[in-house]
Amino acid sequence: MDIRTPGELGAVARGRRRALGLSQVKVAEAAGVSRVWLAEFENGKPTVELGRVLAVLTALELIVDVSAPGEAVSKAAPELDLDSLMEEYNREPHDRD
Amino acid sequence: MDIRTPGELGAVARGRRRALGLSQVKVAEAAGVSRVWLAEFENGKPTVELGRVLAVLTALELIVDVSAPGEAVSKAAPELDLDSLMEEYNREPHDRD
DNA sequence: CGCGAATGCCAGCGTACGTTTACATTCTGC
DNA sequence: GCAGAATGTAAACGTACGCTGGCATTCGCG
Repeated sequence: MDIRTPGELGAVARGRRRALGLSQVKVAEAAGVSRVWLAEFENGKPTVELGRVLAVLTALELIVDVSAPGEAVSKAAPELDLDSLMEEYNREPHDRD
Repeated sequence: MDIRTPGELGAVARGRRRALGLSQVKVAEAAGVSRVWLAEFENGKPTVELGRVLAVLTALELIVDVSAPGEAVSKAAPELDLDSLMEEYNREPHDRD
């Protein structure tokens, strides 16, 4: 999912956490943030600090990808051409809208 | 490119800005942030606020994508073992700390 | 070279972020 | 319906984020 606002990112993090069956307390401890902060982040607070956000996303094993329009996503290896990448991509069960 | 640290994100933003031939002043004005802040962000300051970060990325027409690995694909080097975390979570009687 | 733009960096200041603690509310399972 | 966890909020407080202004340094081009 492409992210445009803090609210969207928080929603994705919350969905991922719930999908993993984890509580805010567990994730907060794992990511090194307070439970209050995590709740605010999940609720879309725009002023949360980037480092903590990435810490939480990493703890949730969420992959953040940034690219310009028309660029490949998640270029694992420079030698890998986009066609193979897309084949692999389409082969995976990408549920979770 | 997949992002794991504020430094990486700042580097991507800087590269994109350069690719677009824009100065820090122009991008800062477009995104509604100060030039000092933009410089710090590009240099990997971890405490920058998420909302401003997304504003800059949007101004640079950078697409942020967040997704979870489909299955238990190659877990590169997760900083947190979620399996054992969930085990511990389900096993523990959840005592108050 | 030399000039100007671009960027890095410092000081000072107002403001609010993040933390802990506490309580209220919602959501579970029994 | 109840007990308990899970989550939402709020107050109080230390800290530093982000802003403006200024100046130093580097970069780019004539």
